[in-house]
Amino acid sequence: MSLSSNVLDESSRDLLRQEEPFDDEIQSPVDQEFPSTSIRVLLVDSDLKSLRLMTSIMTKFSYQVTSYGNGDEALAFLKKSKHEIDLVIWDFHVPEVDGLKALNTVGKEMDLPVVIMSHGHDKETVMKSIKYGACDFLVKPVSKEVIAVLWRHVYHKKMSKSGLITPKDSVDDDDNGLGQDNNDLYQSTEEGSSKNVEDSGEQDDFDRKGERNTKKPRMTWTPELHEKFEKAIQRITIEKAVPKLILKYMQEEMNVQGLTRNNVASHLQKYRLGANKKNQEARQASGWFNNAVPNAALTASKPLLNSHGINLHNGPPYYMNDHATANAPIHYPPSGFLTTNHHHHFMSNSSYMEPFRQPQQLPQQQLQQQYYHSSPPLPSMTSNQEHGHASSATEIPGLIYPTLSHDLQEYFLPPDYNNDFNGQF
DNA sequence: AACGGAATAT
DNA sequence: GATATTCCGT
Repeated sequence: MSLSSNVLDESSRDLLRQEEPFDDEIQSPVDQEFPSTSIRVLLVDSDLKSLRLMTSIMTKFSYQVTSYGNGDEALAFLKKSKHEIDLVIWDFHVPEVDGLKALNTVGKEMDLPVVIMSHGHDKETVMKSIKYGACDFLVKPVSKEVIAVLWRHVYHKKMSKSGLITPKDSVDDDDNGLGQDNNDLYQSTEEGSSKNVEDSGEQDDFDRKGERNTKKPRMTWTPELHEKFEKAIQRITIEKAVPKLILKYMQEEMNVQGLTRNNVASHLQKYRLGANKKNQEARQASGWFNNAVPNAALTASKPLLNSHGINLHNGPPYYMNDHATANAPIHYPPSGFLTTNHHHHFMSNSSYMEPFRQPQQLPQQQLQQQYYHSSPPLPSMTSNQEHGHASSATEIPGLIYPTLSHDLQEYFLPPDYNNDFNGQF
C-alpha cells in the first residue's frame, strides 16, 4: 500500500485538471467555480523545525495555520476554538499527546478531520492511526503536492456529514489521480473509522475516490464581509459599483479571498433589492407621495439607478396602490439584510475551497485575511490582522441622513455630495 | 410550507 | 452585468 500519499508526482497533474504543471505558483484553473478560501488548520508537531517548515509551506498555499509545538497546549486551544479550525494535522509522536490520543479526542469528540503525520511509516503506526480514524497519514517530509490537497479532507468531512456524498458514491472523477493516492489508505481501513461515527446511518468513512463532488458550496456573507462589501461600493462609487470592480476592490484592498464574481453579483442583487425595498418604504414613511413635506434626503438626487444609469423609479411613484406598505415600519432593515447573520460562523462551507491558489500579487505580501475571525488572533495570523477599521466604520463624509440605515444612504446621497464624490475618483 | 438568501441560468 | 429562477437550509 502506498502509505506515503506524498508521492504523487505523476498524478499531481490531475490536480490541475490537465492544465499547467504544478509548481509554486499554482493557480487554480477552476477559479471561478472553486475559489479558494483558506482552510483553518491546526498544526501540531513537537519537531519545531518541521513545524516551522510546514507552517510556512501551508501558509503559502493559503491555509490559515495555527501551530503548536506542544500537544497539551494544542489541545487546550482546540477545546476553546474548535469552531475556528477546519482541519487538524497532528504529528504522531508528539510527546504530550500522541497521534492516537489526538485522534480520540479531536477526531472523535470534536469531530474534526484529523490527519496524522510522521516521519517514517511503519505499519503499526499507520494502521493504528487509520484505525483510530485518521483522515490521512502523511509521511514527512510532506510534499507540497500533498499539502495542496489536504483541504479535501475538510471538504469530505462536511460533505459526508451533510449527506451529500456517501461512501459508495461513485463520483465521476476526472481527478482521481490524487484521490486515488490518498485512498489507498482509506481502503485498507474500511471499518476503522466507524469509531468516530456518531450515528449508525451514516458512514463517516472516507470513501475511495477523491470526491469530485461538484456540489456547489455556499458561502455566507458574514456581517464583517458585508461591511467590506459596502465599503467597497462606497469607495468605488455606486454608479461604478459592478460586481467585477467590487470584487477586485475587496480582494486587493481588503484582503478578501475566496470570493467569486458571482458571489458578489448575487449579493449585489439582493443588496439592490433591499435598497429598493427600503427606498419604497422610505418614501412612504416620509409621506412623500402625499405632498407632505418630503424628506429632502429622500427626494433629492440619486433616484436609484441601475447599472446603466437608468432610473428605476422614474416618474411619479406608482406604489400608491400598494397596500403592503401601509404600515411600513420605519426601522430598517426590514429585510434583515444588513444585520442578519444566523450563522455565526464565517462560511457555511469552508469546505470546498481550494487553498492552493496563489493570491494575486498584492501590495503587501501576505494576505491571510479570512472572512471572519471571531476569536483571538491565531498565531499564524498575526502578520496580517485586520487593520482596525475603527475609523472607517462606514461613513460617507458629509452624510446628512443619520437616521437612515447606511445602505439606504447610498441611494439617497445629497446632490452635492454626489458631485464631490464623483470628482474624487 | 413558507421564507430568506445564495447559486445558477438566462 | 442584470435579472430570473432554482436550490437549499431555516
